[in-house]
Amino acid sequence: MFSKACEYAIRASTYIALKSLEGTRVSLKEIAEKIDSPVAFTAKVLQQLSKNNIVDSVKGATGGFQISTQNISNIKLAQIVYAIDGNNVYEGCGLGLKKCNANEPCPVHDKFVQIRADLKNMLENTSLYDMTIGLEEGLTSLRR
Amino acid sequence: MFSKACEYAIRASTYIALKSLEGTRVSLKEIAEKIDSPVAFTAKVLQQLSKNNIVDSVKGATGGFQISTQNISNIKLAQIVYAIDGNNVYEGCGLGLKKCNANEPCPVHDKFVQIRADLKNMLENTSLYDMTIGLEEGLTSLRR
DNA sequence: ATTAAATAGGATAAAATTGTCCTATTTATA
DNA sequence: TATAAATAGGACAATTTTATCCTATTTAAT
Repeated sequence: MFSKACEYAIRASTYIALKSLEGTRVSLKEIAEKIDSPVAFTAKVLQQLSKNNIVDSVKGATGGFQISTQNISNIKLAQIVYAIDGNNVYEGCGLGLKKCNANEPCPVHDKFVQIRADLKNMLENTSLYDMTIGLEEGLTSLRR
Repeated sequence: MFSKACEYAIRASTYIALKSLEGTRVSLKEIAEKIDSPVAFTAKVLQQLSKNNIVDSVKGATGGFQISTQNISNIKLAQIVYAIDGNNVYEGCGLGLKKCNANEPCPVHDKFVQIRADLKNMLENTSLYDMTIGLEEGLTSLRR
């Protein structure tokens, strides 16, 4: 459904949000460990997220990544997915047609529209804060 | 959502079904033209579909691909997707975790379960015959 | 000032997916 | 029987995605 890069992006952002709520900034190394992702590749993903103002990066010793409390509540998964994978998940035709819309639909257009709408709705209504609920108590996990 | 191979598989199967309903067998060349796909790559996909008994292939002059009337009604999109892309679409974790289930879920497990169930349900309830409805009259399209 | 720890980013490599090419085989038909 | 048209399938090539490596830059702390 999402690219690997996007999966890492969501998991990394969620972990950064979790630690930011505790008031601590986290390093790339720690993030990659905690979400079980390749370090250097995760660095690229975090660069993208930083450029898209989804995470804040601080350079230098004691630097790392963080997200403001306000943004933890405001940033939705949809923004992260869009920043990494673009709008293909939302708009692309299920059968790969370039031109597929209500006027000239593929045979499953209407059915895909519904499913994509549900997905979009979910992504637009799930904040990073929502993602962190349950993580502390170990009810949910970002690795394995 | 699906691989290119799977998109071609669904479009090709649908076109073959359409022509089989008219009582004619179709060649690889014609299929690729009508669904606007790369010929040689489509050949590989059709080989897979043939091995999985989704389409029947006939070798030699006047040969080609066809689907029995019975199978046009019975074969669902789910079988095609499974034959080409495996069960990842149905079972894979939305965030890419290898182990993600009700016991040890990722933060969006429940939400993804719902969306995937809807997708699965749609794929399991859409037959190739369903796919052909509207194609003849030009209400739907398999190319562009 | 030096050092060490951190992100930024360019270059490159590996892997997976997508796509092409060529030959073998099959089979209807002239 | 020879030919032409079709699928089967192996080998290879191109592209995209994923991943790694190395150097530059920034910055806190000694």
